Amino acid sequence: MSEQFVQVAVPVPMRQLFTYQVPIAMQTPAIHIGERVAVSFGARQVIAIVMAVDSAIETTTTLDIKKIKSISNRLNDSFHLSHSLVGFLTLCADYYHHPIGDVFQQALPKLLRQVKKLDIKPPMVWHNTEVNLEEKSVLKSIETKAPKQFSLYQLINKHQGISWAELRTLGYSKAQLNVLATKGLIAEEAQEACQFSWREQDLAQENKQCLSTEQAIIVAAINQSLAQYSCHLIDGITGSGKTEVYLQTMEQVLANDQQVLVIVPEIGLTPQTLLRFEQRFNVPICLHHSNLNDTERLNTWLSAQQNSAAIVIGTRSAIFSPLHQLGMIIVDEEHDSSLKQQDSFRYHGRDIAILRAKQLNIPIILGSATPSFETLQNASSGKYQYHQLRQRAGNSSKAKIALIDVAKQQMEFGLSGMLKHEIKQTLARGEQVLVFLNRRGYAPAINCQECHWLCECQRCDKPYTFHQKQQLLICHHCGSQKRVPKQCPSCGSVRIAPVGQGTEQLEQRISEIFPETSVVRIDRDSTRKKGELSKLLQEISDKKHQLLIGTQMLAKGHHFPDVTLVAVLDGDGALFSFDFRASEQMAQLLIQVAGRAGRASKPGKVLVQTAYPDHPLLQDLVHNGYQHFATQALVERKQALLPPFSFQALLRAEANYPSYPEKFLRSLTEQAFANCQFAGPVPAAMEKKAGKFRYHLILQAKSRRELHIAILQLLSKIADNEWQSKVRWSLDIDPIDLSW
DNA sequence: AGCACGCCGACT
DNA sequence: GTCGGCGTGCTC
Repeated sequence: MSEQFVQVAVPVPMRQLFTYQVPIAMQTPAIHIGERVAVSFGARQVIAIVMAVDSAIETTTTLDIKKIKSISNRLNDSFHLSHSLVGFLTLCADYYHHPIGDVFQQALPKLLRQVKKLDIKPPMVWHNTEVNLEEKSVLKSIETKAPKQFSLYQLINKHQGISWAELRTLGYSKAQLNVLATKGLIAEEAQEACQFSWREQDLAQENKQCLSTEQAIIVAAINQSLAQYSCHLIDGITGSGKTEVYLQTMEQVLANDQQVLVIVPEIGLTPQTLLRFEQRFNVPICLHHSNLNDTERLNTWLSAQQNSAAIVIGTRSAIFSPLHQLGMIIVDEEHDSSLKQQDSFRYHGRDIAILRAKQLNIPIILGSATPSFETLQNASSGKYQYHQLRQRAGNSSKAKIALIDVAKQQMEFGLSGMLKHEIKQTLARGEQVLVFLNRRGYAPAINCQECHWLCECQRCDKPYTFHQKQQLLICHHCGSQKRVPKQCPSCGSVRIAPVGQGTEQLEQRISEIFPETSVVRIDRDSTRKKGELSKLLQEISDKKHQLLIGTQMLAKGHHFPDVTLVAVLDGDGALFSFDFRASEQMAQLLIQVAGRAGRASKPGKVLVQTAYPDHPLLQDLVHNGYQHFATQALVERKQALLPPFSFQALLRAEANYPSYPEKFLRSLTEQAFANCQFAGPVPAAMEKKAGKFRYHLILQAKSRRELHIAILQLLSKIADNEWQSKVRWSLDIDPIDLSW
């Protein structure tokens, strides 16, 4: 035995590894890359990941040998990371120029980052019991008297070993489970950890849908390329049967005893989607989303690693699941901005899913009705295989989008006369109406009627939003709260009034206009309570409400078959934005909304209120559709050399002093970088936020490689910059929201 | 990111 | 005289 050293990734935002010595007693069994070790780092104990093992330390010559500590402990549990996962996370850290330790911290479940010892209990799952005669009659009575309980029983019966996390996502409660358990119909037991292996009967043939010609062609094309990396874009309008294509391609992968990873946007995992998967495959499915607790997350991780999960469905961070036999990745709604993390490690779930697929040499499918411009460009350049689904099942026509010119209309509380008329007619037919207003609260500002003083947040220099129910002023940028002033601090007048309209006010006004109608509001404020959103959605599908008011949150994922009229009150927000991506996002929103309205027998209609009905962007979208709009917009992007025809990185800096961020960024631009251009430094769209002053610097290059090299140069420059320690800075590769 | 160290203002 | 505010600097 001789001296042995390891290089480890430590959970701190530092772009380097740290060297520790391995005590002789800990050298057997051999220490491996990917192992978790406890080390003392500064004044505390942390969990680190072994990244390299050396028998000598000549690689770290500059390091004072006396400084090297020994590792405290090897965590000899089964949670070591595979070579493949370590490689992938390293790739991610390099791609995003993000501190490796922080990447690991985000990728690992919380319980695996804690020093305290894990006590691992096998996950509990539900199954049905043998029923005796008496219980059979109980079951009969449930069937008629408690249909929800009966459907729960049937589900468990069909899908033995289903977890509480799945049942909860499908809308069942603990109480319902307890009732069935007390009646002796079902029971909970520890899941036996066995490797998933495909059996013929795991496929529910009876639930398979007949493929249309276009669907069949896509399934065949993907099935042909299962053995190696290939990226497929399925550009399919809502209702065109993307999910069926996913399911039928998954079938082949599962039959090879390989696992499938499905990435969905934050609120994209609806009960209906999960149910489709459950009903098709009788295989273990694990969920990975924000509603899981720490233990459930660990269970998903372990099931993925031990190969006992066949399918993992989750939000962007599910891409870090240690799937051991991963055979295919699906990214649904690939255009959705919630796939990009907007703080600390700013990765894009879709982009690193592609990295992962390349690394593992497996196929990946991207699906969307409104593909992002990046993806469309990659498809048309031949990097991705492009598949189109143009037919809607059941021959239903898609929703029509029409514009309402607000300049020519009499307006009442933000509703034009024409829109009011349309709403009235739709309600009279017994159908539902959805009204979008992307502004929560009662009013976006309050001011003094006499001197026009505006009540602003001192920390952000932005108006406070008035929330009537709470009788509070809330800053939507930093969250600070304030009582409503009785008097104007500037002139002493008591005539202080709300300006503009938010969803809270709209709900009130619209109830006055349509007093006979049940109105429901869905935004972050009305759904704060846990389970409230699914409760309201259920009420909507039960037709308890006819008028739905909501923010963008309603546009994503949820289907409203009985909504036949969708109104967008303020369609102008994106038309004159300085952000070149705003029009892309607006187009996606409108098309997504249109897709959610109506169904085969009842086509929907989308009405967009605008002050600029002749705007070419709106005209193009309304008359020629998303595809044409995107093609045109891509031509413009190409001419302007904007992404996807160039590659960007955004360096953000903030500090408590107004001048520091700008000075820091400016000092970095003094010397030009080869093949890379700077824009800025410019003040952030919100220069002051939560008391901090913020500046941006944009780097742009013609190729990703050139950008990468420039960032490496930039980082080394930052390392010995005099302002570096006086500001807080962060890097965003492929930024999508330039305003933060 | 933590955490310690250090140097200035209001407390028993 | 001490408690604690957060600016600065370091972590193998």
